[in-house]
This record gives sequence, structure tokens and C-alpha cells, in this order.
Amino acid sequence: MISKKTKYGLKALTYIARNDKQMVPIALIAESENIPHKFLESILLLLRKSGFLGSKKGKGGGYYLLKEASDIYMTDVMRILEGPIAPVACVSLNYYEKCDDCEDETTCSLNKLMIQVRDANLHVFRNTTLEDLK
Amino acid sequence: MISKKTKYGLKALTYIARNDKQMVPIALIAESENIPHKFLESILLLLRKSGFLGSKKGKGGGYYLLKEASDIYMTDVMRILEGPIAPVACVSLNYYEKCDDCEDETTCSLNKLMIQVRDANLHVFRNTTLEDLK
DNA sequence: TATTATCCTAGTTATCCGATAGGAATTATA
DNA sequence: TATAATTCCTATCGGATAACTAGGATAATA
Repeated sequence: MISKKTKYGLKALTYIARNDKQMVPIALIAESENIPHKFLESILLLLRKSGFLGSKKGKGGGYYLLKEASDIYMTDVMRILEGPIAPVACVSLNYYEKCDDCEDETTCSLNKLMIQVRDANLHVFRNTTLEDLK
Repeated sequence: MISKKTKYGLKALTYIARNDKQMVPIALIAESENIPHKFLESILLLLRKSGFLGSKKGKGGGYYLLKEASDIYMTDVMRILEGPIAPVACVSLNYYEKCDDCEDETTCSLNKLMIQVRDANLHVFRNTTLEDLK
């Protein structure tokens, strides 16, 4: 199950994408999408620092997409918001970590299944961009 | 990312499946798979109550599969150990719950993506049985 | 009856999720 | 230039959940 952070983040990105070429202030997204204002603030900050969003301070300011929606892939967004796409770190492409309970990954009975799950999810996320959520 | 409970549970089931037709005591699984004994105990208890395992108390006792490994589907195991397969409750087949922030699911921008993720995972789990992990 | 198991309820501890607080910095505009 | 509107940033907090533990009851075997 994905976190609310991820859910809110995706909804916010979609909202901004729909209002492209305009500044979208936090308050507007928060109200429209029923997202706690301060929580959303921290999420948008993260998305900006991760290179998805640009921002402008002050009156008339807000957030905007730095790239075309069709160039924003769910793989990248999900990794920032939710973390690893893989179900276990030992099969993660971007967040690899060794298991402490496993001696050898190649002989681990879960390995094959975990890779299948990872790849199934990757396939979906690689073939979906923000444009598809608009 | 799946919980350790799920990971341990799957490993334990596999271990038992490999030693089919024999009683397998907790202690043996715990040591072989590097799983904390008491934690594993609670997991096996759950798997028994959920109908995957049978048990026998006392000397020479232990756990055994109630069905053929090839009849134990990952969909069922995962739902017990990990909970919903869907990434959000509002697209879950077995654990449905309405979103509190969404008015209408049919117009939610995430809906389609979430269903795709759910179905991708379902596809893997429906086509994998415990036999495949052996 | 001693030993080896599971059964069961109830903890404990640590981490993380979701959300909030409060002010600093920046910008537009009246 | 004053004011309002906005993002920026750090810190914090309560509650839930994950991971694990304790300790005895119960049952089977030899």
C-alpha cells in the first residue's frame, strides 16, 4: 500500500499538470484535492528539490512543471515519493541492500518471485507518465 | 516493500514445503532461515489459523502443509501475511475502503494507474504457487 | 513423569507516518 | 513603501505499526 505522501504527491502533480503554463499555489491544490495544507507544502518542497517542480515565491507565485508532463515518468516520481519499487531491497535496482537473514541471494527461495513483482511494477511505471494521469 | 513478517512467512512455508510429509518444528526453521524464534512462532500460528498449515503438539510435533504446495497460491498467502495486494484500498478487491479525500473514484486521476498496479501484482501472485518457490 | 513441542495473550521498543507550528525570505501590487 | 500573498525551512509531535519478546498453558511422546 502506498503512503498518503505518495498519493497526495501524485494528485498534486496531476493538478499542476492540468493547469500547465500557470503558477499553481499550494492553497489551491490543498483545497481542491482535500489535502492538509502544511503536509502538502512539505511534499511539494520535496518534489521541487527532486527536480520535478519549479516554484516562485510571493504574491502570484506557486508551482509549475519543469518538464513536459509526458516526460515525467512514474518510475522517477514513485522512487522519490515512495522509495524502492522493488518489494525487497535485495532486488532493488536503485536502493539495493543486502538481506541480513540471507546468506546467498541466488539460492533464496523468494528471489525469483520478488524479481517478478519488481518487474511487473516497473513495467507499469515505465509506461506511465504524468500525461497519462491528466 | 513487504514486511519481515511476510518475508519470514514465505520462507517458512517454503521450508516446510521442501520437507513435506514430515513434521517441521519451529526451532528448525528458525535456525535454518535465521528468523527470530518467537517471532516465527506468531507467524506460523497465523498461517495455521488461516488454513495453510496443520500442526501437532508435543515431542516429534511441528508444522505441515494442509494442501499440496501447488494448490497454495501466492494471492492467498500474501493477503494473509501482507494484507491488500492493491496499492490503495479504494481499488482493492478484498479489502475495499473508500478514500476520505476523494469524492468520486471514477474521476480520480490515480484510479487507472492504481488498478494497473494492482492487476500487475495480481497477475504474478495468481500464477505463482508455493510449488514454484520450492 | 520428564521432555519436547505448540498455543495463546500480552507485552515492549523503536521507527515511521501523517500532520502541524512558526517564522524567515521573497515577490507583486495598491 | 506598506501590505498581502506566497514559498522556504527546520523542528516537532502524537499515534500507529512493525518487529520482536515474555511467560506460562496445553498437549503428545517415550
